Amino acid sequence: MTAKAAKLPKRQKRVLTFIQNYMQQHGRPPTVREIGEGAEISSTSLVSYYLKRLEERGILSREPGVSRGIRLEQPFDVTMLPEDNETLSIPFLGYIVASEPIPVEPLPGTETVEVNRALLGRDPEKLFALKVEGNSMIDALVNDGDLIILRPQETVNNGEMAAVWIDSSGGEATLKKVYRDEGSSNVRLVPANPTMKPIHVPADDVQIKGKVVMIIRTLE
Amino acid sequence: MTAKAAKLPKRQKRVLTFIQNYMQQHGRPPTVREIGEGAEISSTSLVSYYLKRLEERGILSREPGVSRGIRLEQPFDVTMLPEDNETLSIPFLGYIVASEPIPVEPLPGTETVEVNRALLGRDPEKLFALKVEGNSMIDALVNDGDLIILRPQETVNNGEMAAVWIDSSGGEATLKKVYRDEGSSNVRLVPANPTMKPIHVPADDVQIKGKVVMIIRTLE
DNA sequence: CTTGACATAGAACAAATGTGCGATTATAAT
DNA sequence: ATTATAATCGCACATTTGTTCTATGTCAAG
Repeated sequence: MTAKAAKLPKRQKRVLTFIQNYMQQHGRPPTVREIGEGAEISSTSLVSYYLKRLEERGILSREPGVSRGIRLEQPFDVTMLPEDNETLSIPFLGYIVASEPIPVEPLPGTETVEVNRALLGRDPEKLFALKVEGNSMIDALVNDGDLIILRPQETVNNGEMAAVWIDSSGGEATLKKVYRDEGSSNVRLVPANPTMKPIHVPADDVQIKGKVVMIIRTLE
Repeated sequence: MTAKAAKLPKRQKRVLTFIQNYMQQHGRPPTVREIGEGAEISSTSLVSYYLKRLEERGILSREPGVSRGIRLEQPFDVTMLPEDNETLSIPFLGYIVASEPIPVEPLPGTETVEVNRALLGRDPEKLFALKVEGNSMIDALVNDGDLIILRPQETVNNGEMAAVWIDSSGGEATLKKVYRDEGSSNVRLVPANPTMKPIHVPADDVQIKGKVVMIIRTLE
């Protein structure tokens, strides 16, 4: 909240709060009479008087003679978007292939993919997307062409799936559930497919590039 | 089952587009007269007529006798997204489990899931969604909890993945690539995992409930 | 104590806005 | 060809909404 609202008289503050709440709830500004009712101000001329004061402070602007002609200025604008249907542009960094390093840096002119925010967890703005090339991720129940969404993380909790680069043997990218067992210097990498066996790799040879948060497979 | 905006008459579409743009630009809904001016409709009663039609379709709602008493319903809320990133509400019909019939009919009060239109192919308004319960779809590279989007179809082209109900042995639901081999009365059902073997089933025992068009796996 | 600025309030009025009626035309069904 | 329904339109009217006028109260400065 900016300095503009600092030391706002009680009644003006009530008017402003009412307008903000009304905007959120109704998707439109209130009328002068609605403000009077909601902020307990007995006359329309007094509401007008307060709106004029708030306009002078730059908190809102008015269009004379227009119904509901009140507009909150930033940062008082209230977004009309229902939050759960917003999508997010996630940078698409390239392809994940078993034999090549996993891309983690965006380049100029990076493509993006749109994903519904409702399907994502916290810090969605840090996510990036990779597309799977080849059948090497089959043991993760991930197919050639699948889109995976990741959060850049160098560690994950036991049992979480990550994009992992294994240094030994010339380097290999894989998607697996990662476990650091107590008392062991190895990392256990477990395929998502419960019918397949885990592998054990020295912890020093393993680089976690990101945690997998979503997999999208389009078949058309 | 159709998406709400399918086959909207040209003038209603103009009205809707005008309202959306006006909301974005002004932060409030337009008046009936502003809609008339902006969408080139000559009378207020005709604008009212179109608003009534749009309300009947569930695209918007109105408050009688209130100035600017128009509210766009989801998924027609004003969005900053370019048009090809619009989302579509797809009816979520329930769960697909190996041992139970595949749901294909929507019930009253059906939930929906939002999916980006850009990720879908043709006729997106016919699609429905199911969630996978259990590990029985692992051979399709589909995990417990995955969301699958399907188009209701009773036949698919060779090699396309479908939700299939097999009548024999008391009934079984499965997700497999379907092949009708020439000169054979059997259907060949091929797992998506290329390391696993196909099964052959008499064609009469197989009911295709829908073609799989997308699989979404959320890991958080 | 006086004065001026600001705050408060009711009510009337003008303008904006939504609704409904009646009429005409277009389209689809029989 | 007839009939029913949908689409189109102008206009009058009712209601909502914003503005203005006038009056009164409060508070700070001189």
